[in-house]
Amino acid sequence: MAGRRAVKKQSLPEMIASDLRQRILSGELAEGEAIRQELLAKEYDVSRMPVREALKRLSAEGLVQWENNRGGTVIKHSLREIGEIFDLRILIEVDLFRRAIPNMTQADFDACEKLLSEMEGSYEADDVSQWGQSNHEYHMALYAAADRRMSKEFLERISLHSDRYVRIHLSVMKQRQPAKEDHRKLLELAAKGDVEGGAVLLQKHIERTKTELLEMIAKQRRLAGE
Amino acid sequence: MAGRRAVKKQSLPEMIASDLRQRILSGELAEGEAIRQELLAKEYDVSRMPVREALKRLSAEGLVQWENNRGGTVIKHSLREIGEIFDLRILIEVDLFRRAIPNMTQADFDACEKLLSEMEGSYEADDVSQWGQSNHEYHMALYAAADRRMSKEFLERISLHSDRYVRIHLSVMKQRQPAKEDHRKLLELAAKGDVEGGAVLLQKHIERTKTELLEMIAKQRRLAGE
DNA sequence: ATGCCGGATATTGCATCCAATATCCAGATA
DNA sequence: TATCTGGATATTGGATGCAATATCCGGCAT
Repeated sequence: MAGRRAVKKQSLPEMIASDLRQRILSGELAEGEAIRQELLAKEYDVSRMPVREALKRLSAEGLVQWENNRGGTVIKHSLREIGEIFDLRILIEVDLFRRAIPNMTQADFDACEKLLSEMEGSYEADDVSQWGQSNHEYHMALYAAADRRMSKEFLERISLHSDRYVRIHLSVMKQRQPAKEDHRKLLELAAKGDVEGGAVLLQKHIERTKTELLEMIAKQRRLAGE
Repeated sequence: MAGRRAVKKQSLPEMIASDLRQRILSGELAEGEAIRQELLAKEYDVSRMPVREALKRLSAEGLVQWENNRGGTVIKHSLREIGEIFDLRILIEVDLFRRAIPNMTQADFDACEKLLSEMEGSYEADDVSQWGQSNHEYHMALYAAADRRMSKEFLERISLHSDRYVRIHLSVMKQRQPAKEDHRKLLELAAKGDVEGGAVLLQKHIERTKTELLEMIAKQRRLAGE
């Protein structure tokens, strides 16, 4: 029986993968950058084996591109692919939201409300790194009541990629007034049990994020002369 | 420049992962079965390292469940989860089919037709292992024209799981007359450019497969006393 | 100058070995 | 009998070292 304070022990590859994931999402490891196993091994003060496993793991997640005998590089998506990622999010998130709304209890609303405040708090505090995290958690909280393990697992995978690009342009993304309003309205519609209204708004919300983000990335890449 | 006959060199972990994937899909490695690294290493005549990497890879794909210091077991999904897998397929496949139909050229129709014949051929030949493969390939061929790399990648991942359960009950699944007719009709609708009709039929087709398969798995598990 | 060759260097791939952890089982204890 | 304990065994985790492969770079021919 697992004690109440049992700490689930993580293996080295797990811990290293988590850390590298954050470093990629935060942009510390830039698009296209080559990843040297030996270097990371020294940074984490371990041998190359656990680093290798962590990298292979991230490669399976699609964050790292792997080439035999040449090692890994941080993945870079085309604008097309980034668009597709958002389209996949729409398909899955709207489905989850539809299923969640009829099941939501007060506890769910409270949890969403809490995250919403956090997010609104980070607007003022200008806490850039926190907002991205809160935004993702808020979206997932909206779907918690759907009770769909597999869908959420796949959504986590997909969101990993979209979040990465959102975070890069975070200072702009979080300013968007309509998006802020969407977030609150989504919760209101859910509270009213308005499945159709919620589905429509969520689709529009993600669609708008997609359009605005793609524009910014396109501009940035043009400036970088690509 | 890569020669026309260049064989892309695979690493040991890749080759082993492919082989193990087939062994799991074919049912040779059964649900819940523990996987011993040393044993596999001997079978493939390599050390445990490449086997380890292959298993971690399959674990990232969701075919193998990994527990620290205890190794891997072949994953077993609940009926709920299997249902979800089919629901995800519906979301993504219908979206892909909608996008593909307007783009399909004669070459696409020919490719689908070829796979359809293969599949129909395997009905008579009673080639069980071939049918599962052809069925999957046929579905993917229907969406080839959609030109959506990410979506197809995710679909491959999801289908991996549904195909596994379809294959277990293959001898029954491939007999189903309505499904056979669906396959041909899908192609006809696509040829007519009937996006709505195609989308509706595809959804029904997958939905029916889901229902029938879930019944069979439920019955089988009841018999196994679970 | 440009392109090609070959050796030096950097890096990854994998086998082997030892340490850490889990599992099994016989004997002790209540 | 049921449960606990500790040590023997099985199994995984990770460090090290060597082989295989890729990359870099200077000299040579054109």
